[in-house]
Amino acid sequence: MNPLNDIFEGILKKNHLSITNQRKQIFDSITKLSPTSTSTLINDLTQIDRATIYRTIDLYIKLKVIKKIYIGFKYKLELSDLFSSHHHHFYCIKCHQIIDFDEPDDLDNLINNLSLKYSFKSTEHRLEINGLCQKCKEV
Amino acid sequence: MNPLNDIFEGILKKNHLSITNQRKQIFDSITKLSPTSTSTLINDLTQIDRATIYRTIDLYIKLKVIKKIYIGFKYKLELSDLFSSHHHHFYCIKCHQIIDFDEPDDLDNLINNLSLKYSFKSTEHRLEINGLCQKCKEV
DNA sequence: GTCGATGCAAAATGTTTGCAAGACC
DNA sequence: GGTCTTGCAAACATTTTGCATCGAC
Repeated sequence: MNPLNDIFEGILKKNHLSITNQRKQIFDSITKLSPTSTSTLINDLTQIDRATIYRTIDLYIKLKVIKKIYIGFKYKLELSDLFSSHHHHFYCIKCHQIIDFDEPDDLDNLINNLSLKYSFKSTEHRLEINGLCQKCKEV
Repeated sequence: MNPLNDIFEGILKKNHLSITNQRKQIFDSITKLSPTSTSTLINDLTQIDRATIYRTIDLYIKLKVIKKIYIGFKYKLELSDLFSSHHHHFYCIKCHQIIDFDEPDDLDNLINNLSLKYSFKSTEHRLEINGLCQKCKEV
């Protein structure tokens, strides 16, 4: 019924991994709270042992169900591009709000040019912008 | 004699902070190893207490002597733009090499366009690219 | 029933704090 | 000499591990 859940369970099945209650609950929490942190998950899912939460997060990162992003001065966890469109983050240094923005059209060109200039092959990139959001910049 | 040291000591003086041996050694280590990690500093500077290293790193970040960057899956510490030109990082996922690249000319425009579109004011940004370096992509 | 996943407990690692002693200006 | 800085020790937080038990398939 839920398309995100279908993708998620499909990934587990494809890798011959069990669909357990704990794994479902952790996935659901990340979906609801994304982006969130490990400690938030530990605090919210008190019925699940922390060791399980750490192990599951590692697993999800390996399976590319989620990814780590760097916002402000902390890591957060969010669903991978398999579940939502490729985007980046603006972080308001005053109110700590996070605004997602779509991949800019010209970023691809920019990275291609860099790849040529520096002879590397890009497989992944992150653009993180900090500053003041609309409300905070007016004050 | 050393221009980086002059800038560094100038910042401490301007803020009425002592220029201690520990602070000099920690600054020197970061300069040599940049980008480096807290644990590397703790292991290298065995004569300095870890508490001092943590406190000094916090201080340097507040003073904008250094900044935290996010490479691969870890934080690293490197000298701020006061000591070297504004740049970003390419990280080779195979050999773990880090290649610095200068701020691309068109990135500024790209961020200005985003600022208009999303009504935020950017004060800082990071572009991190992962992939394969010249050598590793050939294999 | 089998094998992988979880919980528990403990250890390892990383970070912060209070306070007395020491170093800088 | 006064004040800021450091070291030490302990506390606190975060993450990892081994192993016995439990649950998914």
